[in-house]
Amino acid sequence: MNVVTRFAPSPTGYLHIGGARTALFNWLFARHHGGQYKLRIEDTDAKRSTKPAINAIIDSLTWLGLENDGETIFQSSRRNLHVAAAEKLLAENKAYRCYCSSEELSEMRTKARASRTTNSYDRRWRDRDPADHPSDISPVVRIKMPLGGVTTINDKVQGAVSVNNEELDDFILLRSDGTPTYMHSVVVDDHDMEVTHIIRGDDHLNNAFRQYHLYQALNWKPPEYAHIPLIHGQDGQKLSKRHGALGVEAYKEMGYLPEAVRNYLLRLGWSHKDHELISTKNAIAWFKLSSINKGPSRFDFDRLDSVNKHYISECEDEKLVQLIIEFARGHKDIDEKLFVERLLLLLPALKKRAKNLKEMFNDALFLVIPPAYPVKDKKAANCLGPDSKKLLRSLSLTLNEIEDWDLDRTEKCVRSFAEAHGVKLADVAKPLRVALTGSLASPGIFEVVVALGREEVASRLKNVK
RNA sequence: GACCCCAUCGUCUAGAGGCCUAGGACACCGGCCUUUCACGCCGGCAACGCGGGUUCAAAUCCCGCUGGGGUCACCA
Repeated sequence: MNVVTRFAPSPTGYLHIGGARTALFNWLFARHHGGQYKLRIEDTDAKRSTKPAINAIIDSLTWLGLENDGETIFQSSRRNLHVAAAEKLLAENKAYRCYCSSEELSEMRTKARASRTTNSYDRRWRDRDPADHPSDISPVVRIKMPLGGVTTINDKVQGAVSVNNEELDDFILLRSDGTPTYMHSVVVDDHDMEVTHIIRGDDHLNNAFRQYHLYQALNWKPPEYAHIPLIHGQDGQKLSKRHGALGVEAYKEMGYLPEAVRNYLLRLGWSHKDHELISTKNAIAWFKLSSINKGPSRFDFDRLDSVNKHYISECEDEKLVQLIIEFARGHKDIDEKLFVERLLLLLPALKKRAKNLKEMFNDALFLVIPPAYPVKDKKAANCLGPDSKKLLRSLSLTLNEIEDWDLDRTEKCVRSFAEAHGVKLADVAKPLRVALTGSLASPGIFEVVVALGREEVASRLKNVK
């Protein structure tokens, strides 16, 4: 099967998580069929489209690893083609000029609501003689939709969906200033781009019927449609900033890995048996439109975290370190070289505990920023009583005698030290942890000791206050 | 309001009439491990929205209700 899909965001803001999933599904479907995945920026609305938004969207897509095939197409550059298509319909009497004022239209809308119908425009210019048009109004161009009958779309996700044609209004193709509307441009562009499958949010399901008839009028073959359910917030309401409707770049900043975001998004509304952690290779091999659920799903950060944890644990150390030190930018007091050096040593221990890169960064910060005294956390500060300090001073001397500074020897050294002093390991480990990290919660104490190095440990023990 | 869509544990989901005493994952709770927080391991709680059909048999098919969502722009 020859497959061409597209993702067509409008650049009025960042790429939100729902859009990212739509892009992912389009990308996956194209890859699965060895087809093409294209990107089209729907910047028809010059007033609301912005350059920064375009860049943000493309950056996010790149970060997610969803590279498009071929050139990115800008809808605005195709304006003359849209206009030409509308004029063709006008010439064929499949479209007409409508001279209604905005007052008339809003009046019709109010009336329609009151009379319990969907269709608000009453088609008053459809068959009226264009000769008696008012001179002070520049017309819009509207399509002539069928007046009776039923339209059925066999949606790949939703199944057969039918609507009475009387519900469909004569929508606008060209605005009064001559610019094409979205409803019109999409059809022309999708046709010219030879798009075979339109996969998009089901907020477009109703539009599909209108677009379908535009294809008919233009004598073009309509594409296959797949309307995927929307993503809701954790409370089941529409996604808002509070629960996940952030730009994709916000997820990057929170420390999520792109492969984790992709995996999480993939499993939101789509599944393959009981598989949860799915490699890109398998995702491509397994992706089917028929496996997409019909109902909306909720965004769940706990779930994202757990997926992210997995990909962090799988990530190569060198790569991880590079990603983590990005969070160090802006911290002037961090010696990056030293940080990387120590981070690499601590990474195995760090990997086990963090949900995201930012957390890893924060957990590792003590590597280059020694504890500040007095220690803020009360419980931690309490671990540095007179007895403990004495113990630490003594420990410092013992540690210094170690020949090879590695995990095994430092552990043995501390353990036998505790034994020799007749105290529990915890009685030594706790103060040591606070002295080295400034906190009661840290990676394993021996990992910490090794990562900091002999000199730094000695220095921090000396500086305990 | 009209039209369209949807409905399995708290959440994401498996389930295509008998394999369902409804499976997995996340979260949650308990235990083990333990130098802290974690990780890991073991165990637990927890769902077919309701009412009618169809059928020998229904989470699965049909109808109604209820609930949720979407769309009704010279936005996309």
